[in-house]
Amino acid sequence: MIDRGHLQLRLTVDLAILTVRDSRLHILVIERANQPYRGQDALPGGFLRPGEGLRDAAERELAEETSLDGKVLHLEQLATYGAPDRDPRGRVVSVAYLAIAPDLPVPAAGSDARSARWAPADDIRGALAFDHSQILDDAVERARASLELTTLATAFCGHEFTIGDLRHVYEVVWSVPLDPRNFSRKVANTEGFVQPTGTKRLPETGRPAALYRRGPAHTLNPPLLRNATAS
Amino acid sequence: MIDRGHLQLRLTVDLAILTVRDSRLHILVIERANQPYRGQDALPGGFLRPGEGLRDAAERELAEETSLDGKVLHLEQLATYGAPDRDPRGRVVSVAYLAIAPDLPVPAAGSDARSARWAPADDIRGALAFDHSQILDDAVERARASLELTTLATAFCGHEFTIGDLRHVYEVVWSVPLDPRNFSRKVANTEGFVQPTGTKRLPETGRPAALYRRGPAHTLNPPLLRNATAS
DNA sequence: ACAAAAGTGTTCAATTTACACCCATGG
DNA sequence: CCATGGGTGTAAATTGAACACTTTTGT
Repeated sequence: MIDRGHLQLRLTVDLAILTVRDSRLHILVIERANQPYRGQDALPGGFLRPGEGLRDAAERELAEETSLDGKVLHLEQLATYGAPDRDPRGRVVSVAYLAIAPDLPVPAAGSDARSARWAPADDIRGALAFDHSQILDDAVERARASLELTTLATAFCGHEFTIGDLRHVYEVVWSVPLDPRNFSRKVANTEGFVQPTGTKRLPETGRPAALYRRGPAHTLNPPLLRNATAS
Repeated sequence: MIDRGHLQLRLTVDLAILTVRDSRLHILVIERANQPYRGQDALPGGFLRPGEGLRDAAERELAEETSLDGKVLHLEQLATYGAPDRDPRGRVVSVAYLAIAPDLPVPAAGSDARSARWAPADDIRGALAFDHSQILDDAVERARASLELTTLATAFCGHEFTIGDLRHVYEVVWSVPLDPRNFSRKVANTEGFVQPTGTKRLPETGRPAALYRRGPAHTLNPPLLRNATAS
């Protein structure tokens, strides 16, 4: 029963790891060390192993190919890509995961990683190996949409952040300016979005801002909608 | 390079086909003719073939296992399920697709289909083979969420439908009553949601309702939100 | 005339937006 | 005391919810 001649294939798990750096949305890319697409940038990823679940594989790649396993605050399945000719090595289907990391003081070139680096998402669009540019586009769109309906934005911040930090994430990912005053209130009035820590952070200049942690809520009720006049 | 000993596996494409019948959300299930889970209900699906894309496979299954290939008005990838032990026959990863069909006058037991039938989603929850109950839950939640943000609801209606038909889809999928008068206006004021055909349909009793076709828009702007008091 | 479903107008409340204004800190 | 970012108050505009009422058909 097990070998009825159906198509056997290999499966990779690829990671679209997003962060906000220098007021731009960045994605983690690695330079490919082997053929195909040698020397070109690609998303980190690797083959699924026996006995391993999909999410397990994503977490393993996060640890192996980047040094981000402890830092990533969000990991969700994005989509699966299976065009017959997407990989010149043969039939390879890829399950892509979307990961969100806070802005890291040190670029993420990690232990094992050949040469991991953060690339601005806008700059690298269309320049990735395989169909990874498509995955990047889908990841960015998913992140944009999720900011409206979920507390995903907190994953872009560290464990502690100010309302200004959180607003900055929205502004960068959506590429729109937001009113700081109205944004504060909206966040504060959304049950479970953030929790005050009681501490404050001093900016280089200006009044200290209260620090918050992510709250227990996952979905935003009411949602925080992008300006409807666009689109 | 092609046989470096990575895990080889088989991939199925499974379909969660939803429709609204008798004021309840239904899903198409088939009774399994073979082991494992012989005699139990499962989602239609099958193995990916060489040279075939994922969506191609979904469309093929739609034609082979159901007789719905021309009737389904929406098909999108849902998620991928790959727990190591999800299929007793060996390592099988499943890419699930969500399909939406209008209410069909004839139950969809089709040509090839062993015994396809519509089952109320609520009744069949938890009773499906493999991890298909999980897929069903995810499909229903995706459909519910998509009604808010996209024109998905039109796919539940035929090519021509009344505003009342459309409202009925929302009411059944969300399990909430909606005000017919406010709903009409909201739909009419949402650019590209529906287009009037100029014709009318006579109900058994009452004033004839104008017929509409789905409009060009895919995303709803502004969104049509479920009552926020729930959740 | 009546029942039933479609659709319009109107009112009141809730939310969003814009922006004046005050607060707390470093230089 | 000034610059800078954090945060509150408030009035106007917009949107949403509720519902009285009119329209159009079959019986």
